[in-house]
Amino acid sequence: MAVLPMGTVMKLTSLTARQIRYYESQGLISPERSDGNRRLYSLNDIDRLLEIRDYLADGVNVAGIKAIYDQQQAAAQAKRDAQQQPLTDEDVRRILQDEFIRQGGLGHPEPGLQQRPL
DNA sequence: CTTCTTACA
DNA sequence: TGTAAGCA
Repeated sequence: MAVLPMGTVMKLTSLTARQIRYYESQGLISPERSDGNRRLYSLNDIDRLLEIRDYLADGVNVAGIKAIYDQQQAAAQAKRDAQQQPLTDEDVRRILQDEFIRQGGLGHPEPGLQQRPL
């Protein structure tokens, strides 16, 4: 997935090699390495760099961008965990209660709609 | 010739 | 960040 060398990335992102390497040192990107220890960037790295460039232009510092990506990573991880975890009794209880209320069991008597007797 | 690391301004 | 030095 990674094939682009520094020179290409520089042109594609309008960033200097110095900046690109610095963002990497700050954990914003993780390009692969290949032959003589040369960085190989993927298309995802390019997208990320463009995003970083825009954030910077909007006044967000590197630390801030780092925080954003860390949070997104945490959120994605939490979602994965949730999807692999079977529904707990608590989840089932909440779902059934929400469904009960939605069908008009209690609360919101929508104007014009007749309540369905249970 | 291109990229890399390290170090100084 | 820019730039220079010395390698690979």
